[in-house]
Amino acid sequence: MVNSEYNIPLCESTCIHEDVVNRVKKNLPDDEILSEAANFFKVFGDKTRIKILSALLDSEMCVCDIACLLEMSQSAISHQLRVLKSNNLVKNRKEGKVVYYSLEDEHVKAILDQGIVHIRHKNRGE
Amino acid sequence: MVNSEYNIPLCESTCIHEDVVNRVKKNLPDDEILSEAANFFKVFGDKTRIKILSALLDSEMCVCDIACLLEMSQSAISHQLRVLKSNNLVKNRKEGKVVYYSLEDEHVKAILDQGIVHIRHKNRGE
DNA sequence: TTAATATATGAACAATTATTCATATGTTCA
DNA sequence: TGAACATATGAATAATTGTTCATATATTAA
Repeated sequence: MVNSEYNIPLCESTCIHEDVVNRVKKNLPDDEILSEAANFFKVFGDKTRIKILSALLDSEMCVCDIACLLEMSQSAISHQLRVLKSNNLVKNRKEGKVVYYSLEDEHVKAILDQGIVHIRHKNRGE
Repeated sequence: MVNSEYNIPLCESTCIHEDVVNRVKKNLPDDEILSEAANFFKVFGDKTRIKILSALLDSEMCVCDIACLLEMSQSAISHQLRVLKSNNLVKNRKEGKVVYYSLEDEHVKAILDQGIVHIRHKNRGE
């Protein structure tokens, strides 16, 4: 097991296929990109947020209407909208006291749909 | 605020636009589906798992090689592979002591790609 | 200006999840 | 059979994340 010090990670466990590990390592996207991708998916990985996004797929809504729809507190919804907004999944516009949220773009819809398609596909297979 | 007891949720906060809430409520996919979708995305919402999936995009790998590649413990990887497998994102085959993991299907690749595209798109916009 | 209302937010708490540690299982080879 | 090795797994711990609670900000209307 020749681990030349600079390009191969030292690892607790033995690498069985050093060649494979090296090749894959070379092709793997930047750590930074993969982290961002994980964080991006994480935003979709919450029931409350998925529900909010699904609702906004239908029409823009204000905070208290979303709270009403999901039977959750205004505060909880507001916190989650913040997460969605800071990840560029929703945008908002203010009209007096009322803040209306809507989906940022069609891309969000595409991803949501893909998730739902996968579920349906999986459920059919069982 | 006329909340007829049976088709409108009682909610802490006032609904400003009852009509919108009702319409959206009608169109919203089943709670069950949305939960499953959230759980599905949750699986992608972890750096370690995203890295494993990205690696497997390149070629099938055994557990210890993945551990080596990610510089993580064999146990941590094994636990995460279990999560991926129980969500039908990877499959495995056994060859003697060694267990090789690979992506379950092309669908996984499509979703991963979509995440990366979104990141790139977002980063370009900033 | 004051009261009422819609939303936002910090901090505490509750819940969930990832990793570690110790060890079990199953396979190969001597 | 026993030693070595690859992987799996239960339980404990560490880390992260969602919700609540109290309260702040901002707007409207009286």
